[in-house]
Amino acid sequence: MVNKIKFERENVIRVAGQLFWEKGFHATSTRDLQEAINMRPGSIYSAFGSKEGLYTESLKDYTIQMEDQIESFLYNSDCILDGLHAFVVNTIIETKECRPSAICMLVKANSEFTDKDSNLYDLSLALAAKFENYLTVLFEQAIAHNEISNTLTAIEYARFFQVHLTGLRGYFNRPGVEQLAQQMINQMFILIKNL
Amino acid sequence: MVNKIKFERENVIRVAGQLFWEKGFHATSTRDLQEAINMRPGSIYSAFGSKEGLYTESLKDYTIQMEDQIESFLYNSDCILDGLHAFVVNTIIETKECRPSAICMLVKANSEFTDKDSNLYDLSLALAAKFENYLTVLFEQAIAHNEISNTLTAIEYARFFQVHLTGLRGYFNRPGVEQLAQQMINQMFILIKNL
DNA sequence: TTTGATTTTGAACGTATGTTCAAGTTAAAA
DNA sequence: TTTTAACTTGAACATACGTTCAAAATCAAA
Repeated sequence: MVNKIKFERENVIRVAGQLFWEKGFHATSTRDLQEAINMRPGSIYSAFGSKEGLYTESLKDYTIQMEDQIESFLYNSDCILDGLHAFVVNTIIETKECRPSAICMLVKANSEFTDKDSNLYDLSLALAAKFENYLTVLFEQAIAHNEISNTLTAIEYARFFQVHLTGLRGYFNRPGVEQLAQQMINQMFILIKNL
Repeated sequence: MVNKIKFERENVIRVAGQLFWEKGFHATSTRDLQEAINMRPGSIYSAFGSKEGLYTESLKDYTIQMEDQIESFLYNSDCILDGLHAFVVNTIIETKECRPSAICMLVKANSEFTDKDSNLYDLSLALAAKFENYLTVLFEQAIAHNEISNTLTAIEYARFFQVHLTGLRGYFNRPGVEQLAQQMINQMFILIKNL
């Protein structure tokens, strides 16, 4: 190698992702990005090909981060549902001051793109499916450990979880309703355990 | 009056709203709008002041339409929960081929705007609060008619309804999962009746 | 038929956008 | 020290954007 790449690719993707997550793809300009990640157009385009390329990497990274976060909460919990509960509380309540948006970046993506923006639309669907698979495996384990009944299949639990979490994250994407969140999250997990 | 306005204001707002609902505010250009509503820039700007002005009217109109639609389902149902059930089925399943998006335009707005776009951000919050009040009145009636228990207050039912519906509309904003929708909607209303 | 306030038209404006590329810089290898 | 391939820079490009405005068209009233 003749000259080392100066920027740290992972970190750049993460910072860009924060901007994209907050403002959305269309409302984020390449000049916003240049400033946020401290790179000039030529470097960005040689590294990522396009604004869309950088967004793609950011959205993939977001999904991985979210799964990593769940893994970390599971590691520190006695059972799967407690881990998921801690994750949800963290996502909705504890990160309130330090996140770009309460709403999941995947959900924002799925909301922003139509099948006209086909690449990004397809990507958002594929990553959502991947995340649902990930959750399904967790609920398979929860059923196997008798944490929840087998009235529903694992994938049905996963869907219920996703629907409810997405709804809550959307609902709490506004100021001044903090104290409601805790009880609505508790209600969510009471429901899951009684489905 | 010296010269009548040629366009029909309500219809223009509705058509513009369909475009905004599908593509979002930032991804809809004024030239897209010109073509969709068949008006030239000067007319649009004299009638609505700006792209933001037209969007504002469209989002207000969307909220009214949604409430009108619920009213119509309530009128044709024997009780409030059956009316809401019919509304949800219609929203998620029956209008599949003829709507700009499965996702509520209010939710899309709340997802798209940050407090930097302050006017539209505030508007989306205000309309969401208005809609929650509307739902709360309905659930007050449902409690009074003993359709549901008074374990929760009316506003808590309204919140649960909104969270669940938003989650479902997001979940079914993709192709090929039609037959799941019916059973998840049924589950939603079973839960409401047993809260 | 003429008037005149109002609405419609569409060319044009200034700016912001995504992207390109020639020139400059870097540092490992020769 | 020189070479050289890789990386970075930032001015510049073409286009798309939201918006304006002078001119043309419209039609109820005089």
